[in-house]
Amino acid sequence: MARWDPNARQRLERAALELFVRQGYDRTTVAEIAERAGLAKSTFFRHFADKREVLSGGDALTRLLTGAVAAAPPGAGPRQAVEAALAAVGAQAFTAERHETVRERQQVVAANPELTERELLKREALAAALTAALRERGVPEPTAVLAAVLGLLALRAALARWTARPGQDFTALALAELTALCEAAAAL
Amino acid sequence: MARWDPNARQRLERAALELFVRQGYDRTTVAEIAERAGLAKSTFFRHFADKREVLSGGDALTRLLTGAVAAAPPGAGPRQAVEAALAAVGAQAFTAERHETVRERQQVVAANPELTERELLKREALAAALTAALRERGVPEPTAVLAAVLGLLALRAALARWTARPGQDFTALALAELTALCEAAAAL
DNA sequence: CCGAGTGATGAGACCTTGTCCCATCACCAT
DNA sequence: ATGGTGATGGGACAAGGTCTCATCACTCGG
Repeated sequence: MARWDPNARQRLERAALELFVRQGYDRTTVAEIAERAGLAKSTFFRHFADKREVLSGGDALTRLLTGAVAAAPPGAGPRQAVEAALAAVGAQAFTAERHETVRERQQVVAANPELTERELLKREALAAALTAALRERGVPEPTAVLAAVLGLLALRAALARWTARPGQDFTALALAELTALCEAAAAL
Repeated sequence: MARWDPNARQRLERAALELFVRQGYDRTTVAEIAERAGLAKSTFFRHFADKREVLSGGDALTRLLTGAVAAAPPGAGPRQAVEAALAAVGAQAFTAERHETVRERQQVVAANPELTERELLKREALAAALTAALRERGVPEPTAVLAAVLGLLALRAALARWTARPGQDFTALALAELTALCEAAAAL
C-alpha cells in the first residue's frame, strides 16, 4: 500500500520524529524508521544522506532569513535587516501551530550529541549565508560577520525560551534578545 | 614489541594524523591507525570514544583559556580578560614550533565535514566554558556570552591567518581581530 | 622466590550505519 | 501493447562502534 505514495520523504520524517520521541534517537534504527514509513532501508538513504539528516528540516530557515535580509528596505542598516530576518522567522517558521513539533524536535536534538553536532554544522552554514546576504547589502566585512552571529545568537536564545513555554510570540522574544546583546556589545 | 609501550594514546594520535594527511580521513580505517601504532582496533576505542576524537587534542585549549580568564587581574573587564586568554593561547598553544602540526590538523579537519562537526561541538563547549569563567569574574549574563563568542570568533579568524603563513605572531593577529570586532560592535 | 591481584591489551563476535548493484514495479508516451 | 523512465526493494558488503573474555606484564605481600 505504501509503495508509490508520493510523500515518501515526509512520511520518513514523521516516522523518525515519532520514534525518536517515543524511544530515543539511538534506540531507533534506520530499518525501523523505514518500516514504519512503509519503505525499505535503502530508500531511506536515497532521501537522506544519513540518519541525522532526517531531522534537519531542509534549508527553509536559510531561505527565510536570507530572503528577509535581501528584502529589507534600502535605507535599513545591518541591525534593522537582522531584525527583519528574525521577524520573518517568527511569522513563518516558529508559529503557534508548529510549536509542538518544534518543541519535540528540539528536545530530541538536545538529548543527542550526534544530532547536536549536525545542528551546529547547520548553524555554521546559516551564519555564512546570513553574512553573505548582509555583505550583499553593502555591509562591510567585520560588521557583517558580527551582525550575523548576533542574530543567530538571539535566535537560539529566543528559541529556547519559546519552546519552554507556549503562547509567547517568537518575534518579540527574539527582538528582545537582540536588543540585550547589542546593548552589551556597545558597552564592551 | 609495541605492547606495554607507555605512550599508546600519543602513538595513536601521531599515526592517525600521518595517515590522514597522506591518504585522507575517510580512506583511513581505524584498524589501519591501530596497526601503525602497534595496537589493536579495540585498544583504539579504549583511548578514543570514536574515530573523530583522535584529532580533538584533549581539553588543553579549554584549560588554557579559562585559566587565563580566571587569572586576569581583578580590575580587568571582560575585554581585557578575553585578551589575556588569547595571549595565553598564542604563547603556549599556537607557537612557532607547533605551526606545522597545527596546520596539518587544520587542513585535515577542513577537508572533512565529519571532523568539522566535531570541531564545532568542541567550540560550543569552549564557548560555554569561557562564558562560565567570565561569569565567575562577576561579568553579567548577556555580556559574558558576548565576550566569549567574540573571543572565539577572533581566535578562529586569527588561526586561519596564522596557519596560512608561517612566521607571524598568533597573539598579535588575535588581538587585532578582536579589536576589529569590538569596533564593529560599538557601531552597531 | 612465588603466587594473587591489577590494569592494559588482543581477539573476535556482533549490531548498526552507510554504500552499491541489480532486479522489479508503476506510470507515461508513443 | 510496448518501451522508456524513475522510484523502489533486496541483499551483499565495508567500516564504525560495542562488548566480552582470555592473556600478558608488572607489582606487592608472604
